[in-house]
Amino acid sequence: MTRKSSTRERILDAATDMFGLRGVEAVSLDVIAGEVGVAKQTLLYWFPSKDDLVQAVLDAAVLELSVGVEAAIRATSDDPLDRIDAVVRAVFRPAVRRPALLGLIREISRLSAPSGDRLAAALEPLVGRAVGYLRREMDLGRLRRADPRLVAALCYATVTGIATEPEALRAVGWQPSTVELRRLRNELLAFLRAALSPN
Amino acid sequence: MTRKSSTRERILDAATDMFGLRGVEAVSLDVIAGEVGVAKQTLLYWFPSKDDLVQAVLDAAVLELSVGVEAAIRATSDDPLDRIDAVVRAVFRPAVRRPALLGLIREISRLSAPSGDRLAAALEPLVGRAVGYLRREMDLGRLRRADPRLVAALCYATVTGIATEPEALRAVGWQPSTVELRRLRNELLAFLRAALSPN
DNA sequence: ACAATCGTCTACCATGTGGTAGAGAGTGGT
DNA sequence: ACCACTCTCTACCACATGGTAGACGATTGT
Repeated sequence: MTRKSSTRERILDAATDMFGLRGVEAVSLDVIAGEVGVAKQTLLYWFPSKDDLVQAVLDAAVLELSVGVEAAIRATSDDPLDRIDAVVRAVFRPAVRRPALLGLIREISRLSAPSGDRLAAALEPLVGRAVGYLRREMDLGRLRRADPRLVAALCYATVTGIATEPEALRAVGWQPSTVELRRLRNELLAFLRAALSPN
Repeated sequence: MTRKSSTRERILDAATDMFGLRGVEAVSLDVIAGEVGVAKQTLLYWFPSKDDLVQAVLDAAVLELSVGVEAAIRATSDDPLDRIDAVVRAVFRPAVRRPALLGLIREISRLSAPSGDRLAAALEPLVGRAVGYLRREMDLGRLRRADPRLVAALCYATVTGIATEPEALRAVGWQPSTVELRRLRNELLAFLRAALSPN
């Protein structure tokens, strides 16, 4: 079993990276198969069509992200800024290990309706809880008063934008390295903290 | 002359929208030609290859954005938060009229090296000036102290992210309309103001 | 031992892609 | 009248793409 399904896993991994990095339409089954080192037909054996592969990739990505986020939420203190810190770190960690992950999520708007809707549906509970949480904390005066829905969207836009656009960072003279990456994440956290703090 | 080049303009317009919305690789010359109502060869007459068309589209987009931004900078007061306000509005205005514009810029990371480098080079002076400006204002204590390069990237990520991902906004129950759009822009401005204000 | 199933492969195919060749209609200059 | 030029078109082409058909060896249950 473990041996058997490893091909499937490797296909899924390669597809995640390439779809997230270059876009779904820009990546052909042939190049994925080539990357994995397998015939295209093997790929079509595990995923009967490209759409199936895309679905599987999206499902896996959503699962990976949401599991990490849920764990981060449960593990932190009550203070909303600390909690947001933890969530950002939870999103940043897999996104750094695999830059394509958030890029994939960002592909939603390019996908045809069925895939996009399904992805949106998968993320919906996470989003709903986040919005509710933001609203409560605003009511308690522990976050800056604002429209919680739009604040959620703004945080999302900032985090995914910064995590998925290495080119934008290179344009300001940034270069990837462990220490620089930590600096980036810390700047991002400070930015969000300042944007969300009450008063 | 005006009549003659209108075909070229219409091709450029359609290509801008479709490239920005769905991605360069996902849009074929045939569908662009179909959209414009012209034969594919006409398109290849004005732009000898798809790459040429992409280049022209990018050049036009960069020009449109940078002209707007420059004008906004010159027209506002000295206060940095006001100035950032003006820039965001300058970016938001064309982006609303044509949602694909910023999406196009975001395509950089997906383009092959030559196109990407050229786009980066075209944006470089704008970026350099922005970073220098942020640094000076931080030194004057009129902006929150931080790495100006990363702050520039963060602002960029926030603005383009929010302007190019209608799906993310729909996910939080947002729906486009003039009044909602203004609310969105105002929340974005408040968000950035809070993130950048000193102290 | 043997049939069935699984996983991978080679050989094709229909379609869509970017791009070439060149014809033809219109316009303006001489 | 003729030429040169601009603009758009029809007719192709080579190639890559997503997908089908089916052969072949290895495992497995009985």
